[in-house]
Amino acid sequence: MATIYDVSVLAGVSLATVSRVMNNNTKVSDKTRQKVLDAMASLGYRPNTIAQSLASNCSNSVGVLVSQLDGPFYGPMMTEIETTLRTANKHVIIAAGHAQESQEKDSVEFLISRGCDALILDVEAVSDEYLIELYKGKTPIVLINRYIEVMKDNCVFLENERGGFMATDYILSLGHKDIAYISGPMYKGDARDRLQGHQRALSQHGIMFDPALWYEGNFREFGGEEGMRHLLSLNKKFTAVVCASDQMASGAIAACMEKGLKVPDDISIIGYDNIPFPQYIYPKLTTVSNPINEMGKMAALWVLKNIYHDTNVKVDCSFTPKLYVRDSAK
Amino acid sequence: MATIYDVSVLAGVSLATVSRVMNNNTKVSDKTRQKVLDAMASLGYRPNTIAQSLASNCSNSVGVLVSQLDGPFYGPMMTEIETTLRTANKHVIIAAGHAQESQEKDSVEFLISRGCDALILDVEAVSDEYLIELYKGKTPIVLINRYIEVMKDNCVFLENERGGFMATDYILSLGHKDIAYISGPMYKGDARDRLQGHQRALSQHGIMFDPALWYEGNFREFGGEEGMRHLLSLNKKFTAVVCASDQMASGAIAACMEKGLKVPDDISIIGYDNIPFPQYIYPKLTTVSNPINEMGKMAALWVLKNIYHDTNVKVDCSFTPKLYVRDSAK
DNA sequence: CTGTTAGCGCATTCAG
DNA sequence: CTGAATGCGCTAACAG
Repeated sequence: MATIYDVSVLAGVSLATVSRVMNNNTKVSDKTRQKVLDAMASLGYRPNTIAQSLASNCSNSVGVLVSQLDGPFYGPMMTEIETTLRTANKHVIIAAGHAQESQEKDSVEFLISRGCDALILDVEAVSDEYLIELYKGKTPIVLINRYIEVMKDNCVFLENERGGFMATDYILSLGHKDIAYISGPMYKGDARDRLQGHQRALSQHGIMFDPALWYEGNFREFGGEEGMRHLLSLNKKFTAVVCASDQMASGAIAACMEKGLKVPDDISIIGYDNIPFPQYIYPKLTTVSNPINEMGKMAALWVLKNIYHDTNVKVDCSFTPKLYVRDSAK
Repeated sequence: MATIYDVSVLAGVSLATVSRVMNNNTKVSDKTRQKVLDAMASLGYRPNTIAQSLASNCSNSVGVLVSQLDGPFYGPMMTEIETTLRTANKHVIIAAGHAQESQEKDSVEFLISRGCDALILDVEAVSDEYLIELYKGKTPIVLINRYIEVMKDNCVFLENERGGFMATDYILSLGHKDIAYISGPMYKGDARDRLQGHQRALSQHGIMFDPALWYEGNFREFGGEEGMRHLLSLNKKFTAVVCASDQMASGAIAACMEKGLKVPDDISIIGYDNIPFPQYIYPKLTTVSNPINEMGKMAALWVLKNIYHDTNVKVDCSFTPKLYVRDSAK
């Protein structure tokens, strides 16, 4: 592999000059520039990014930590992050935290020691305090899907309470009065916020929230299935179920089918997230959007702007959910 | 950030000794080792991996190139790759090729210039010749989901023809005679292989393959929907549809629902891939497995064994599909 | 077993 | 505008 030195020899210039044309910061005369370019071309020269990083103290790589790489959720987000960062010639180094505190911390350490210029974090197990500490550290971080007041400029988030409200509000507008709720796990902020929105919608319509009709799920299909079975076993009346995720809604629908209940004829169901797949579930899922992909993109843009000083970029870090009316509620 | 030098001073030893305890290759006396360890701890020392890479000419990072990061397909694969490599303290750098030749090539260049010690590639747009050229190059590569004879030791693949055979064979065993087929795009090897397996099963049962009952899809939901609509518009008799992917099968089921056709009562459908989601689709999808996650893991193990010389690992690169009988065919 | 000495490939002063 | 010199933090001979 040719080095900058080989190029300089072939071009008959100094090392520094070659470096200059690569980074075209300083002025180089067109003539010498061309000589260097020619030399690089004829040698098939490609800069050694490792050496660049060491010398410049900038790795051009950003670490991305998510809970999981699979599932309908993080894929689209990763796609946007990768695409956005790559057009700016930055590398994406990934790590998965698997929603476990120790693994999330390990991963952060890992990414920092890797010399990432910044970290994009979508973490759930780790405490606010830990993140604030990190925030004060040397490696800049952006949070996706999490809002912490003292570092709000580094947060990209969805207005979950509002989305929770919208979902239930829509169900109420359909005339339902007895509404069950399958939430995410309460240790997660977004699950709490969505539930809160649900409750606000209820009370705004003068309806009391009935804790018996609330099942704490896990955001996954299976949680929805379990939740629905549980609710059905209660022998309490309800005509609609609001689910805090599409995956749980899918599971809930499956559980209904299993019991011979028709959706939406016998029971209405609404999801949350608007992930791609449930559009192909029967019936098509009515839901509220969680534009996770756009949030990923925004986080990447944030990094481009604040770390790599790309001035052509503007970032707006608060996202508003949107209602998607399809066939699973009536 | 403390450097190896700071540690050496505090521990009262030389640079080299510190380096030795880090990489514990050469013998170091327990006493000095402990001194160094203490010094590292009290300084909160963390090695600069960039510098390590430059000096050792080993980046400890492996590049992973897939078509897409989202979808039900690559997520599980990435998860396994990341998990496997990370336990060995290797970094995963990702890139997406989006099934386009130029982007796939760009990504490969990108990953190579990043100094990856090896590349794991799941590419589709690029030619065999290109890959063989790459194979001869300096950076080792492993192929997932692709078999090229001359570099077969670097391939991790599924026996797609066999899976195609299994799916159709099962449908035939159910008594179906008139069977439609929605394939993947013919420029993809796995699509061709699956179709070939389908045809072999047919002919083995003395049934002629009817090209009119074949629709060339795109492996995605929408392709399945389109395909089913097309087949239905033909006014030709068929009682079962074999789909070359679960996503297309999902789309096909949706199209049936739309026309008021019941699956499996009016029409049987079988998929391919055994992705997680369709288990929650109604009816649950009968399918043939494509253990993409295991293949990802195997590719990672291959790298560990062949590049990082981990001897505790054994790799077996050929995977056999398996039939999963559920509810969508009878 | 441990210390000394060169680089790895490049960016970046500082002169000229 | 260009060249020479220095160092990023670490590994890897080579001595001792």
